[in-house]
Amino acid sequence: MSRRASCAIVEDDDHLDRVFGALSHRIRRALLARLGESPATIGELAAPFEVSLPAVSKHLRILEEAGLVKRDVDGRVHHCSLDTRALADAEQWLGHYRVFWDETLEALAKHVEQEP
Amino acid sequence: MSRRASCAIVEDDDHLDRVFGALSHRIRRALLARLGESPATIGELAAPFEVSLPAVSKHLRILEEAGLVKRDVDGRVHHCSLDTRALADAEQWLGHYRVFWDETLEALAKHVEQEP
DNA sequence: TGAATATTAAACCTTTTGGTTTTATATTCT
DNA sequence: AGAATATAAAACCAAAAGGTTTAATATTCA
Repeated sequence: MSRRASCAIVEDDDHLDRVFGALSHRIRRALLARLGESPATIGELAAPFEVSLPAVSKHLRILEEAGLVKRDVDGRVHHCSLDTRALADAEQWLGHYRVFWDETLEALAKHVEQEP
Repeated sequence: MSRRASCAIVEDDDHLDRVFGALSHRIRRALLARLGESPATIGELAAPFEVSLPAVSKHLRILEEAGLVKRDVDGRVHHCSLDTRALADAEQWLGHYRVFWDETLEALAKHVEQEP
């Protein structure tokens, strides 16, 4: 079995450190956005950016180690695709706080309701 | 008006860099979790951690600059509380990807359904 | 006024991050 | 076999992160 429990209930500080850390760089978020469209190779992913290909390669490694990207090596070409499970982990962590902004919105709605 | 548009529709790379960066450290996530219970002072927030108070003070500054924490200075005491708007921004960004894991779950459900 | 308190600021150190360029390693094509 | 291609690895560098300890700044209390 993998390092993590099958369902993302366990709190894994290291994992969340990596996931949020991976999301904290705009190039890596842009890479995820690109992979949201379709899988792509490292070269294809690197092309639109102004940084060097090795730089993009490193970003992809970070995304991979955070569990956000899967890599499928086919000969000399590496095909990357989005792995949403880690994204779901981050979303779940944030979800614990959703009650707060829901409350805020409810309070706001209530306040508006009571306006004459 | 503030630096950001009133509704968190605008994509603000700097802001998301800061928010996800702030969330990428376990101590800062723990501070947010603590503030989810109730507002608290810097000293109260620092007490449970093994790092020094100045270290916690710096973490709180980072959370504040990411818009995740509000600070209310009252004499020599700084009262901190959760500001969920930035959390909602992060959640919204992740939300763009929710379709992916929803699709994954649907595909899985469909697959299970078709099992004999 | 003077001591205690809450917090920040400053100076410093080590490790990590994010980039570069150059080199190496496979793999594919001719 | 040999050239071209896709990617990683290595070596290097500057800046940022994260921590420490010691000082400074307000504020409160006796």
